[in-house]
Amino acid sequence: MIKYNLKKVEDNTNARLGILETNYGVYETPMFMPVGTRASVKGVSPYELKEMNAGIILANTYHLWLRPGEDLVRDAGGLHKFMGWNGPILTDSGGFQVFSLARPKDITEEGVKFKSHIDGTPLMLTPEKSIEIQNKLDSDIAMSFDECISYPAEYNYVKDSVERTLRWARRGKDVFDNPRQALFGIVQGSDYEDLRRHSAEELAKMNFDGYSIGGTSVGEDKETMYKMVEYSTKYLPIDKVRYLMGVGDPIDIIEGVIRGVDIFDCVLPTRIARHGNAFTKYGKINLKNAKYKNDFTPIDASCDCYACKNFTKAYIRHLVTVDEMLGSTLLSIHNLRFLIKLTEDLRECIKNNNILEYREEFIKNYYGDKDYLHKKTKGQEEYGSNK
RNA sequence: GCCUCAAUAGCUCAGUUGGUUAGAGCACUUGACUGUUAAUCAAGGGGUCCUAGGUUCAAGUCCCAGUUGAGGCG
Repeated sequence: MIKYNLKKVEDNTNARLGILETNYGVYETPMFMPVGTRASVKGVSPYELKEMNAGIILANTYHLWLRPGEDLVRDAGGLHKFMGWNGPILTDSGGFQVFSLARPKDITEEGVKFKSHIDGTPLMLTPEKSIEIQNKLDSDIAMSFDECISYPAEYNYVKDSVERTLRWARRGKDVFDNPRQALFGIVQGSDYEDLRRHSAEELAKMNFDGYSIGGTSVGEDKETMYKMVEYSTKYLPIDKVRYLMGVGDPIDIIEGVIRGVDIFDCVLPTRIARHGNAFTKYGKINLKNAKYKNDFTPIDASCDCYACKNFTKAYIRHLVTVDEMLGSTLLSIHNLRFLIKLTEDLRECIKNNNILEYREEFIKNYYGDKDYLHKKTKGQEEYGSNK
């Protein structure tokens, strides 16, 4: 089970400071969850996750269902024991794979037909099956099985999809049976306020342990995404925790918190790390760039992570260039710590009622005068710091 | 000394019976990445086709000489 206590709402915004009690400790929100899809945060050990002050980490139902299989994880004593993580774990339901792997015609009332991305085996995931797998995985927080709708989407399609996702949420809740576990419902509705509202209000009636906001960062621009978030948090119960799924661009975390989001997760910090990039106070940088060849300063002088305290850009650039896996690890540690530290800062801001000033300062440093609001959340637009 | 083979991008190499602006991989220079199908993907720069003659409407391609390298025979 989990228990959420709302401690404070910031004076000037909807930013919330909260306490989340879990089976594996008590954590303050807003918080950021590192993603470990296949029961591993890529390139980063549980020891390192603890050191960077990570709280909940995320794993994926679909991936663990395929390999190694939920029965094996159960036989190992559950996901925590299996992966050596004694902190809380949230499992995604496989809903995102509806977006990334399934075709529209594979989605039916019953569930979603997939072809395994590994060997093409035909598969069927249903709300009941997703919950059953998550029960066996024994995560602390389970997600309802939902359809993550692509963008843009026709109103009528979204309306039907939202209704179906609500029915799926009900079905999942009906078979949900793990007293140790919490279950979240997921708000959908694309960028239509009335559908987001309907989705949120209907889920609230079902009394979930927390509420997720899904269907964002799927190709809309940032302004649209922020509206989607607003249209969701506005209609959710204030005494339950809110989780904005898949969002982890630093500015998006700030904007999400301002709109009343408590939890975030994202593959961005670890993925861009493996691709040689790092978040810094002054924007995202690409360590592969030649200008860092002789740069013997840390990635971010203001960062307290293991990578920044012990290594230089020149060294990490070298590791990335010669494809040494330590490079990916150090960058992953840095990027994860960067986002975790960001949420720690935001918590202080909520206490001090100065989150708007913090946002202004952050944007000034991170983007300078670049236009980022119209950048697509999945696209080829660019605003890099080297233009 | 003679014979054979080779020489094309920084590297390793494709390049048709001679026929548009000579290509690839790697390397290099950049960019992208948001509930992971992603240690991935995309773009760009880079050429005295060893040198000098010749044949031809046209030569990286054919001929001649040379240079360098590898191998073989004396």
